[in-house]
Amino acid sequence: MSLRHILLGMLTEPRSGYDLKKQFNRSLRNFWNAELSQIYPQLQKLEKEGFLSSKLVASSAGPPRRVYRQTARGRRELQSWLADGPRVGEERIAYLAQVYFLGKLSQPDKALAFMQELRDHMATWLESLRAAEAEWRDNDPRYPDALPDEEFFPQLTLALGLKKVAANVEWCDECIARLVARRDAIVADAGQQQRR
Amino acid sequence: MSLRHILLGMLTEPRSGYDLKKQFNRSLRNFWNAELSQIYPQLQKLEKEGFLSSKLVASSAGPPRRVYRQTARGRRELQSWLADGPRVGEERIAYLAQVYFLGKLSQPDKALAFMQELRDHMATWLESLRAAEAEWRDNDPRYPDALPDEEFFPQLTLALGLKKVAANVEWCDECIARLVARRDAIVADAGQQQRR
DNA sequence: ATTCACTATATCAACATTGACATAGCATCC
DNA sequence: GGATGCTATGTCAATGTTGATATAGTGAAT
Repeated sequence: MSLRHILLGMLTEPRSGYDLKKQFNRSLRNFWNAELSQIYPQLQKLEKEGFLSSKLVASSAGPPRRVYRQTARGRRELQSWLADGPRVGEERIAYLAQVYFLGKLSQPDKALAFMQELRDHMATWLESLRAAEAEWRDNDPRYPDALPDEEFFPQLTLALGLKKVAANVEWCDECIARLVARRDAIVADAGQQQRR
Repeated sequence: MSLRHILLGMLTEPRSGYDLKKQFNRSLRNFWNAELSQIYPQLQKLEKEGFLSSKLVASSAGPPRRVYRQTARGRRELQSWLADGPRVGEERIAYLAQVYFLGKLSQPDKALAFMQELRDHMATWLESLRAAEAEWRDNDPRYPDALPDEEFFPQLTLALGLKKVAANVEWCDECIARLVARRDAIVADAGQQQRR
């Protein structure tokens, strides 16, 4: 499990659970998501284990914020996660599992509709990544290669996101074209059958 | 949750838990993995819920096989999972989470080593995908567009796998180059500092 | 004989995750 | 005054997942 290490990584700067959720939505979303109902208990657990410390801070709006930060032990734990090397082969992409089984649909047209819906999602996602990049570029002259480490490495993940999501859109288009060609081939075939 | 639906999808043909694990290792691995310790209990549960039926079949080697297959109810459940539309935004890519935090490493050279190790993984993976595709192409003249549905849709996921993993290798190379340039810039900077 | 590799099933405790629910302050608009 | 929306924290039961462990048969090599 990676969530504990992700939280540890985010908490080199002090943040509340709510702050962390916002960061998931903003930038980590592209490769990981976590709900508040996961974040709060996990933070409590990490504190009990001595990887985090917390204090209550009055909030300008709403109840007081519990702000966490990494302890020395937490820092060591994070280092060892990174030193273990890349965790490859644990990917989970639910929509690809769905595509894999699209041939089992009773109504074949639904497969085409599915791929079109997927294409829309991907195109929207790509747009939002491009907008995020443009905004970052416009607001920081150091973008991308003179950024400090804490922003340089997140930028690398954004760069891959752009590549991958663009590849997804391309692929969806190809799939749709191939599906249409197959459908037309079946229709033509049926026509031939009739003419006999 | 997707595992139950993935198993349901695989069980339009009768298979044992062990068979299913082999199929995960062979082709689903690229977007989902499951251990035997997940598969066996999940199959039992799906049977209890009426989505699967099973029977014992003598095995040529080892203990008797418990072979499962979809019931009519299981087929309907699979349809409704696919009809719900693509599940986007649930991706999990642990190695990207690691890259995101690579700037927190105490020894910056380790980030470069990490990216090089990641590149090696991705290059190996790409090779294995290319080999899988070549073998498929050589052994089935219908490859890729005349394949029957049960193989055509898995082929689509293979096609995306090839694109994505290739994009990953490219990206790793770019990251490595950018990291080397940063390191050199820091060294040059330190030299300037000294000369003053 | 025994070790290894593979087939094959299964359980268990610990841990992680989901989705629904509960609470509450502050600000703004109608 | 009431509705809406945002900040903010949390619990809970149900479910899913991991990693270790146990069992057992076959076949081939050492």
